[in-house]
Amino acid sequence: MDYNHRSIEQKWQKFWAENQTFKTAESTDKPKYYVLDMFPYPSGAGLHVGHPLGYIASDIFSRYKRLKGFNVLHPMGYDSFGLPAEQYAIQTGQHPAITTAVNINRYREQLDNIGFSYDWSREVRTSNPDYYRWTQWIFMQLFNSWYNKDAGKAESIDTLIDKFNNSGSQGINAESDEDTSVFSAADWKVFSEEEQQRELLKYRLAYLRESTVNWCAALGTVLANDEVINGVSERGGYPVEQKKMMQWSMRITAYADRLLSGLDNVDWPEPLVEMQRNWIGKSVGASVIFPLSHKRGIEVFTTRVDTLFGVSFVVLAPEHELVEVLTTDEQRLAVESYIEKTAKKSELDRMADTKSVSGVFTGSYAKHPITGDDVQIWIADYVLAGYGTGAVMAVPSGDQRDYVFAKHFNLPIIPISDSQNIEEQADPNKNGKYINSDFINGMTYQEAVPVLVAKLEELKLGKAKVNFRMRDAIFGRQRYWGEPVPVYFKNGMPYLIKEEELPLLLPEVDKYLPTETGEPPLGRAEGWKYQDQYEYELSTMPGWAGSSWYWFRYMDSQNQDIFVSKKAVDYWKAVDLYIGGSEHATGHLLYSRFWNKVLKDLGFHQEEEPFKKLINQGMIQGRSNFVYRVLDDEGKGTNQFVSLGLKDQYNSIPLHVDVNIVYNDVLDTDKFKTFRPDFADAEFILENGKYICGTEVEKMSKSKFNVVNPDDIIETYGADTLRLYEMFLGPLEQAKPWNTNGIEGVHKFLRKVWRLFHDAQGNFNVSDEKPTKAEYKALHKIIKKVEDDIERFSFNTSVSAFMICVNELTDLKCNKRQILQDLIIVLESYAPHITEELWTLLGNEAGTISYATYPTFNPEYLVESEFAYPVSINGKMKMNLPLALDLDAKAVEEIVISNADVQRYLDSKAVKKLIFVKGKIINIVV
RNA sequence: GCCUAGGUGGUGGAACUGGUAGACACGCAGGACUUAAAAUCCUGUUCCCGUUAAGGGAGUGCGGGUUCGAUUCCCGCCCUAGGUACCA
Repeated sequence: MDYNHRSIEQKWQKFWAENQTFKTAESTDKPKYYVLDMFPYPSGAGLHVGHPLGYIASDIFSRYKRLKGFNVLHPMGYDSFGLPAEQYAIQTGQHPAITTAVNINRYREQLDNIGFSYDWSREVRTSNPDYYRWTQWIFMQLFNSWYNKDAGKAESIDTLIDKFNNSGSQGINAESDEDTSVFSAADWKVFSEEEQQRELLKYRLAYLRESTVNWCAALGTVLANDEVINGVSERGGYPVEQKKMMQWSMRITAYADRLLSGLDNVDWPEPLVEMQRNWIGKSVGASVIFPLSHKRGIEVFTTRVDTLFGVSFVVLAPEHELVEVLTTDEQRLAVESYIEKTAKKSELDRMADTKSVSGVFTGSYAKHPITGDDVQIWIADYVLAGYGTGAVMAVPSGDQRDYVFAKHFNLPIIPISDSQNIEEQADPNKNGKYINSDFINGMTYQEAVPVLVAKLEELKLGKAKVNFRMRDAIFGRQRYWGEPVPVYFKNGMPYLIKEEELPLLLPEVDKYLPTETGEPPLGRAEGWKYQDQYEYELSTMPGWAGSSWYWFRYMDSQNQDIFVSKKAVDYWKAVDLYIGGSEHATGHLLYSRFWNKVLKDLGFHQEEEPFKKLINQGMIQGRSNFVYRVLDDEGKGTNQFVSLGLKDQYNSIPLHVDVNIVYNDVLDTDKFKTFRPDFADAEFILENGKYICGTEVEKMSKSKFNVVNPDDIIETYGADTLRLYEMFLGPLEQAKPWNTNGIEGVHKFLRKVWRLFHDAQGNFNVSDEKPTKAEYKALHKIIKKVEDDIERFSFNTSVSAFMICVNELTDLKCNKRQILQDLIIVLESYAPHITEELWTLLGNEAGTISYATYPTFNPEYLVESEFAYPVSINGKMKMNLPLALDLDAKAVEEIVISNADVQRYLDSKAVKKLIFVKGKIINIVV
């Protein structure tokens, strides 16, 4: 019988499902290993061949770990709340839950076709009430917590209330809003309920506050910073404006330091770690106050407090709160027109236009904090309201932007270091000794900073300060298809509903659009009131809510009492290996770490970081094919198409052609005629009898006719071939175009594996004879190679090694059971269907190969390894025979192997000759 | 501008701590089997010189350096991809 992938794959997929082969239980006699994929949003388009890349890699790793004796948790689910289903609902009126269910079924079908070893009994769907009740429950924990800086962790809000009751606001060291009140314990006790709640809200980790948000009118919702790219929405590319609104936010800034330091303890790709570091944006510096004659001074943040004596002016952002009071009557007209002008500039323009210098003098002066000299106060839009204090001290000699500004407006440029060269541009170097700098003259950078900070602290005009770029995360979305926030309002203050009232179900609405009065879609739900009288929160949670804790739910997905039991989380702890795309670097991966830390602080688990090791699979791009339509004299398309190599001899235009009717860039001309009606009578100008298509790498999309559906590949070549080929395509982490050319080679390999077990007539034929040395050598090479490759996630090289191994065994005509059985165990993780089939043909019990024992590598079978221990030559040099050895070239001529042991060893192996390459022994011929 | 990764045949890519560069696969060329095709198998395939051959030379983006020896390490430059940006 020939290798028939269709029947084999269907048979085993059915078997695995019926027998729950991959159902995972907690086990005490095996070590645990948790392999997680980033779960997909089930879109209507289904999977293309790019999507499963990471899933295949994680499945290989999971299966390998099982063979290595680990109890592996490898689950899958769906991130099923989201915008596309809602927009589809707006257009068609169909409930998003229905669309979502249809899409999920389609995804499941496609995933099953690939033969993954997921434990589907643990599946989660974020839009399922059984799931989102716990998302809501976690929101409650955040609402009921505050960050105690003294303890360095989040605590229950009750501990804060106790402190207020005992000693008022005194001695509270918390992450909070900036406008917290100062009060005594007695004050607190006489506060009204509403006043108390208002105050507590300023401390909660999930809080409601008026804040400037990214408002996207086209989507009718606010967006988080990471959902806004270059001033337009990430989804849809609609314009985004800044707007003040009451909004739910998450106090992620409380965790800025821990989010930063935690990055040192995870095994993540360096670019991703860098992205998170940049996003958090820690700057160590000082805050300095420039006093004003009779008001509170201007506070600025600087990372170069040492340049304080080089300050020649102060610049405020146009939105700065002091602009109004600082503008003198003479300057008022100029200032107002400048502010108006910058307000008109969109975020995009402001970013694009970084060349031109603009600004305006307020007419007012501040005092230099140390010298007391007058310092001009300017307004300019190069200072951002949203970063630091929205004001900067300008040091033209040390900062290029300040330099350009000073030159443009003819402001003084004061050199402050004897090593500065400021003829052409600012010079920020820290190497010299200070000049023009009062009491730090002659000091170095290291000496000056502490002296200055101490002086500023003494004057109460500054202190060392750490500033973060990261802002709190906006949490509310004015959308329908998301988790309802489990909150109702009484006297304008938010209160949680009771835990036993969870889940707060998403109410039915007649339409999925905002209401006429501009309320979110939930405002349409009729009679939707808490206890029939209190207004519920009408916004829903953002897309990232459900995905910020889902790895916990897989550990204990059926638990009705808690989001994850102590027992389950103590066993599974954290994700050992997480595979997914790098597009989640500053969204999902940051929020997940944040929630993980909060839940740890509140005592629900022990792990500071949720994802120990992380791999970004590279994106698979599309590879488009083109035909070239010949144009007539008037430039109109004819029915003639010219092959790639001859196109320069004609006037032609390229047209996308469906990649599924092109093989190795040769067009199937018959299929082309049915591709589009107007191609029915197409004529071809061929080269060497073939029509060759052009190619280009582009994003995979329907409009470019370059989408390849995994189902089609599986139908033609099988899931095992698809799995091997996706790995064979190149390094996992590298972006690469999909190209079906070459898949034949991988398929051919599987047929060769099949033939090792069968004779020329196709009958199963395996021998129980003892294998030869050469056969053992071929086997043990692959045992070692695959083990090494998988441990370092180099799956592509394993596939090549398998091919070499099978070619060797074929040449040796090896059909020995002892060899072949171990071979298919090694191959199981890559090609589970064919190996399962061969495993049972060998007489083993069905379903057990996945839990077989990975064969032990024995170096004795590798000739090389017989030499693989260090020896010395001439009594001093170490070498690993027969590999290279380190020795002085001049000595090579007179090489004597003086070490008697080595000489004896070489003699005993009947060494015929030592191969020298340019003075080095690089190999030994036995 | 800054950060990160990378640059190897016609193509995808190997070469794990410096040690015979181009494994493996695709493609291409030639051949075997076949009435023919498919399938399968064999041979060749970095480039240049050399009639085949023997043989020689060059070669891992470019220019230098360290080394007996560099795709690998160091310095300078060019290019590509991803990220980020008046962040004070």
